[in-house]
Amino acid sequence: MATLDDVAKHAGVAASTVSYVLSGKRPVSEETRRRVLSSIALLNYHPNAGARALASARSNVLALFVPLRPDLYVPVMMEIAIGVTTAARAHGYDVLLLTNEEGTAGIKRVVSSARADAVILTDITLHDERIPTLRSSGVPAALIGVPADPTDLDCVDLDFVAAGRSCVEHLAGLGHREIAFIGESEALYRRHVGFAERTLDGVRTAAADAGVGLVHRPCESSFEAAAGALARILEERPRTTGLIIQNEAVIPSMLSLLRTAGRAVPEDVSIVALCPDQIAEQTSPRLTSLTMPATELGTRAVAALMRRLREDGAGSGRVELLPPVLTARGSTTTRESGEQ
Amino acid sequence: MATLDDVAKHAGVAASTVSYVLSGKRPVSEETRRRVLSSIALLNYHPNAGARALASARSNVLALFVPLRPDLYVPVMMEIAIGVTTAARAHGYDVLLLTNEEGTAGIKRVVSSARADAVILTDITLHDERIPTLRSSGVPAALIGVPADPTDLDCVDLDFVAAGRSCVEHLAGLGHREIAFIGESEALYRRHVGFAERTLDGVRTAAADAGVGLVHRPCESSFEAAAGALARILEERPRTTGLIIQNEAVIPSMLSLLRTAGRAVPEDVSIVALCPDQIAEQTSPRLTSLTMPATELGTRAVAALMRRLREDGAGSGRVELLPPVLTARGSTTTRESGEQ
DNA sequence: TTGTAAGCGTTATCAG
DNA sequence: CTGATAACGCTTACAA
Repeated sequence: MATLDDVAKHAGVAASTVSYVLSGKRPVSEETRRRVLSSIALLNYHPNAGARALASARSNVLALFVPLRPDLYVPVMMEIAIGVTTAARAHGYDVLLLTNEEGTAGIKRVVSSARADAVILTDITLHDERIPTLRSSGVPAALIGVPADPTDLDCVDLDFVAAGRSCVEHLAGLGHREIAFIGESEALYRRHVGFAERTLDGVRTAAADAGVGLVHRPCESSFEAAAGALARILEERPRTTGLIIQNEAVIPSMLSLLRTAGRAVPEDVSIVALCPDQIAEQTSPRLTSLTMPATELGTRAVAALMRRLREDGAGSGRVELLPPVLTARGSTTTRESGEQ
Repeated sequence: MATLDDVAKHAGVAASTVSYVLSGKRPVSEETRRRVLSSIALLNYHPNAGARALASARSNVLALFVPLRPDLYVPVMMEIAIGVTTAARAHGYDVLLLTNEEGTAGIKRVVSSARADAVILTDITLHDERIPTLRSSGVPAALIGVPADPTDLDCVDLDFVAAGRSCVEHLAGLGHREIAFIGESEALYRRHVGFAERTLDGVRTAAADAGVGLVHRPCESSFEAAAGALARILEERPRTTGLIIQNEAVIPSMLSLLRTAGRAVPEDVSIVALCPDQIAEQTSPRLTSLTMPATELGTRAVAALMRRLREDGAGSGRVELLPPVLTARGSTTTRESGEQ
């Protein structure tokens, strides 16, 4: 491996000069610049990341923490991870993948060993235990999700309150008077995972505002859970004609159950799902859905960090809530059409 | 941030001594060892990763390359990524997440900048363009997947030939005489992605051996593709009673289509899927499946790299094919029972 | 068993 | 516009 010095010698300049043509932090004559560049190419020189990190106190690495359990929001997480990676590369950063299991200790580890310059956290709960660490250590951080008190933190998320509201309004607008909300698993509500609670809030207030009946059923990812949830809904609330599904894992189960129960979609029951577009388009009928903008969340999180790093930790923290986008597809229709 | 020197001063020893109690590379008296350790704890010292990498020429980082397209084997990729991360941590390594899009250049970049000590590649094609780079650069590498010529390379994968065979044998053993194989999308075969071709091989030879009829239908991840594939099968091969599904994304669609077509599972048609167990258990009926051991693949890939790194690049390359495990669940039954 | 000191490859300050 | 030259924080012979 060629080193900076090798390049300098080859080009007949000082090492520092090579460094400067690379960083552009001070003007270099076009002449020498060209010479250096060609030496670099010739020797196939690549700056050593460790040395760079040591000398500059910057690793150019972002740490991304994802939930360990591989059954939680899988497609969304994957999309976020890829979005983050792609965006980070565009800024010259690499991404370190870590699991939430390491928790607070993990954050401390990567930060105090200077392995990463900043962190991105996911699966945020309202009173996330990692936040005190974030605050006290002053690490540049971006949360994908919003805690109860986001003061001074950079957060990005879908506006889940508005999203929940939007789902209800869409159904209410189509004339549905009884709506069921198939939420996430109970565990998420117990953990007070922010997005789950916020969606529920939005759904509830919108239902109240619109004067439509509402029942909320948490639902795990198994077929049985889906079956149980649906059965209770059909039994206790037989007039339900609108369904909002948040746990994307049960979408196929729900569709299948409804068919078995003899309820046609959308004729008998309309469905709106909260999920990535791609998933909404893989079913039949295609689902009217509230887009889960996972890639965008990743990109924005990275952008927030770049801002922070540029401002050298200053800046006051800001919460970016992406407005929900509902796309009507084949799974919703007016209640009237269903009754004929 | 406390440095090694701070700790040394505080403990009243030489810097090297601190380093040695940390690395264990030379004996240290219990007495001083304790003193050092307590100083470390007291000062909350964490070794600087960059400095360490520079001095030791080891970054303690593994680079994991995953496909960019977020719709390709999502659950499997996610599970592999988490498996790799968890296993790597257990060995004191961190994981850098990179996309295949960077391709060969990406490998060169992380390796020649010494950002990572070794790489893990996924989505391997038979004549993968990245392999020459691997060979010439001599980077420790582990492939999740097997190319046509794996000489000198460390590869781990499910034994897809045996897996394909196993699926057919299971169905044939239950008396099915006409089998359809719903494969991956055409694009994968065109790219000669190893596992797709190998599965097909296994399925074909086993069908020939068992003397059962077989038709292979590549299938993309959309509902339409699934519908098209199934329609052709039912039309051209009406006596088909056994289905093998490899593209896990169409599993829900297939189940739904079969129901619509009035074919009961498993009474009229038996299904065996190649997918993670978790997915096989989320449907109704639960699917007889050939386990996709994604976590295990990640773990083994890391183990292979640890071996390589220990042997300092020596070692001759070895291909580890995990034997397929078929779990009978509710989606397969004897053909006879179906005919009554 | 422990200390000393020479790097590792960059960056950045200070001169010129 | 360019050259020297200290750091940066750690590892690892080499001595003692």
